[in-house]
Formats: sequence, C-alpha cells, structure tokens
Amino acid sequence: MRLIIIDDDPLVAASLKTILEAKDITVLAVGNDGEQAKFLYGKFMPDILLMDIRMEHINGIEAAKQVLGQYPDAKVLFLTTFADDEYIIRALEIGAKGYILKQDFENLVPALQAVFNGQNVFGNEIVTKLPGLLQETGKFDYEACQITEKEQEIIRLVADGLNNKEISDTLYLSEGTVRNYLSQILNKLELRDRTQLAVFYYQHK
Amino acid sequence: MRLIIIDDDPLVAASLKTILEAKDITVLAVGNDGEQAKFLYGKFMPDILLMDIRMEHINGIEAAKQVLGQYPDAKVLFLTTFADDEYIIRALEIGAKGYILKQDFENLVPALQAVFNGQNVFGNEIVTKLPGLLQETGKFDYEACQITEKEQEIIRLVADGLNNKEISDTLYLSEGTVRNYLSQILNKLELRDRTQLAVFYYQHK
DNA sequence: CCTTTTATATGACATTTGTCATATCATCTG
DNA sequence: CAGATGATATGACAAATGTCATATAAAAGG
Repeated sequence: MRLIIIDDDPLVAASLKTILEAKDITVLAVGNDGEQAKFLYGKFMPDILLMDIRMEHINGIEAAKQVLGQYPDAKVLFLTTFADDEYIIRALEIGAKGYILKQDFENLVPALQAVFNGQNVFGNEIVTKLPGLLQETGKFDYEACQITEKEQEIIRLVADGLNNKEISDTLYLSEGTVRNYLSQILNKLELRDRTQLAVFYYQHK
Repeated sequence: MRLIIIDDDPLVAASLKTILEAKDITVLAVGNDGEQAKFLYGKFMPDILLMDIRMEHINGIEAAKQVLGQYPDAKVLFLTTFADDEYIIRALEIGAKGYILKQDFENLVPALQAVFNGQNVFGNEIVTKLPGLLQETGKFDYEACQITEKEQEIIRLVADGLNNKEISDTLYLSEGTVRNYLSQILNKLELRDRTQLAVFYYQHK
C-alpha cells in the first residue's frame, strides 16, 4: 500500500511516517500544507492520501476537494485531533473515505487497509454523532417549558420572520401585547432577542 | 478473530462461513434467525456479530438492539443486499459498527479487521447517501447572489443568534461596519431584518 | 504615479425591539 | 360577593437595529 501524508505539524507527519513504514506501508511523500496535497498526489498517484483536516492556509477539506476534483477516484482519509460536527458533513460531502482520530494510531493501519480495499472508515467518536446529525434534533417540548398555545403561535410567526406589527395584525392583538408575550417567551427560554428565538426554533425542530 | 454469522438464508450463511474460514477467521456459530442472535452471542461471546439486516420474524436491527442492550460492547456488522436509507439511520442509532454489502465479499475481511480494531466501516453505497440524508434541502448558492465570503461569515453568525456587537468582536470589525455589512446583505437578499435573515439561512440550508 | 476599487469606519437618524410597571375587564373560585 | 386569575392593553424608556452619507487607508490596476 502506497500513500502520501499531509500534516501541518512536521513532527506528527514524521511520526506517522515512521509508524507506518514499520508496518510495511510505503510512504511516498510527506507534505505539510494543503497546497502540496494536489501536487504530490498528481506526482505520485498514491493509493491513499492521508491528510490532516485542520491546517493553516488551505485546510484539509479544501485541499481534498481540489484533489478529488482532479482525481475523482482518490481515496482520502482524514486525520484529526478531535471530532467536529461541521467537518464530518463536509468530509462526507466531498467524498472522503473516512476520518480517524490521531490518538487512535493503533487503529490506523487496519483503517488504511479497509480504505485500501474500498471501504469507508469512521472512528466511534464520529459515528456516535451521526444519528444526532441525521435525525434532526428531537423536537422541543414547549409544553414542558410552560409555553402556552398562544406563545407557541407567536414563536412560529417570529420564526417566519414577521415583526411585531405583523404578528399583532395576524393574531388580532395590539403590538404592545405581542411585545409582552415575546418578552415572556424570551424569558422562559432564556434567550435574548427574537433572532435567537428563530434560531432556537429551527434548531429544535 | 472469532465471530458469529446470522443469516436468513442458510446458503448465504454457509458460503460466508466457508469464505471466512478460508481466511483464518474462526466462525463460532451460524444462525439463521434474529432470535438466535442473542442466545448465540451470550453463549460464545464472539469478537464480532455478522448479521443480515433483512430477516423474517425478527429483523437484524431489532435483534442487534437486543444484543446491544445486554452486551453494550458487542460489535455488530450488518450485511445486506442493498442499501436502505431507513436502515442506515437505525443501524447507526443502535450502535452498529457498520454495514456492508454482501456483494462486496472481497472487502468483507478487511472490513471485519477494521471493526475488530475498533473502527466503523461503511460501504460506498451507504456513505454516498449520507450527505443527502444529512442535509436534504438543496443549499442556497450565496456566491450566485454575489454574497461575499465575509458577508457569508456574518450571515452564519447572525444565524447563530449573535448581535452586532458580538459579531464585531468575533470578526474584529467595528460594530458600525457590521451594521453596514448586514444592511448590504439584507438588501441583496431582499430581506428586512436579521431575524428574517436567520430564517432564510435555516430554510435554505 | 494616479485612479479606482475594496475594506473598514464614523456619525446621525428613524425605527424596532425588549422591559417594566401598571391598568382593564372578564372569568373563575371560595 | 370579594378576591384571585388570566388575557389584553398602555405608556415610558433604554437599547439595538437598519439606513445613509461620508471618510480613510490600503490594495490593485492602469
């Protein structure tokens, strides 16, 4: 198995190289910058591109996107020090083969093997997060928070982008009343303003 | 590596056993019913439970749930003939280690190895579906609307519920500048206020 | 080098927003 | 009936928001 390692930190990159070579894996090249990823990939055409996801200048995702744009069959396995929701999605979107924690170095070789054989590999930390990401956060129980029916109506209208005047027209209330309701809602949900309320609404739906 | 195979179809189960034993993998037992899964797991305590996902009587998911309920550290790898969106989520939820197509029998061994070493393995057919499941709504093309990179950053922060001061602190800009940016954004997207912007963000994501 | 563009900032301003204290009025409830 | 409760309203106020005209400096382009 022939691969290229890209890591911001030269120490990490070198350690990885040593570890992997001890396991009879050929490290064709080591880079420490997203910029080098595409160049080195084109030059060596490795079986796998093992790359840090957090790097200065060009991050791993961006670099991988470029590599995959030019070489769609490239197998990219990301390395990271901790799991980041944002990155999981992006990595999957662009077609990475997986995502493994640096700490799990004893699992690195089997992971590489699996990727080499066409599988996709994800560490536990990642997978346990997926259901949460997949199933949009369990609906929020407004009742449990003593949010009345009328208040919920107002929440929906705020989450629709209406201002106080529009809400008052819709519900046949005075604008002041709407303000009062809203004030109570924000208080109950411990939010600061209507925008946070709208955000809350969409994130708990 | 010691494992148990559960498959509805005795022929498939037997074939798998033959293939795997040829690769020096110990098949402790073969079952053909979800009911047997829990019993056999308890009896043999294998490293991995390799199980069909579609079975009569008790399906794989249900059987795995029971096994995992009793033995939370069980490593369950599902087998299936085709990928089913519904199952992906369910399998991840209950804590399965992966999901592989029966057709990919040449990848089965590396996959088992990776699972044995604590990884999670998913076939390509599955992974390519994940982004779709993660965010099904076609996302909005801000570039096309001439929304600059910086403006997009501000949008994200507004959609996070920050006020102008907080945004300016985050981006090292003056509050006035943030206001100006926001004003431009609202103008470009033909929205009225930051709440509508947050709403827009969540509805086009 | 001069001009244009781009990013950032300021101040002034009207409007909207959120909070609070208080007021009606109808409906329960003992 | 008297008092409590709940829904709605008002007015006052400070803070935040959105708009606009304008300013400045740096970068880019000629």
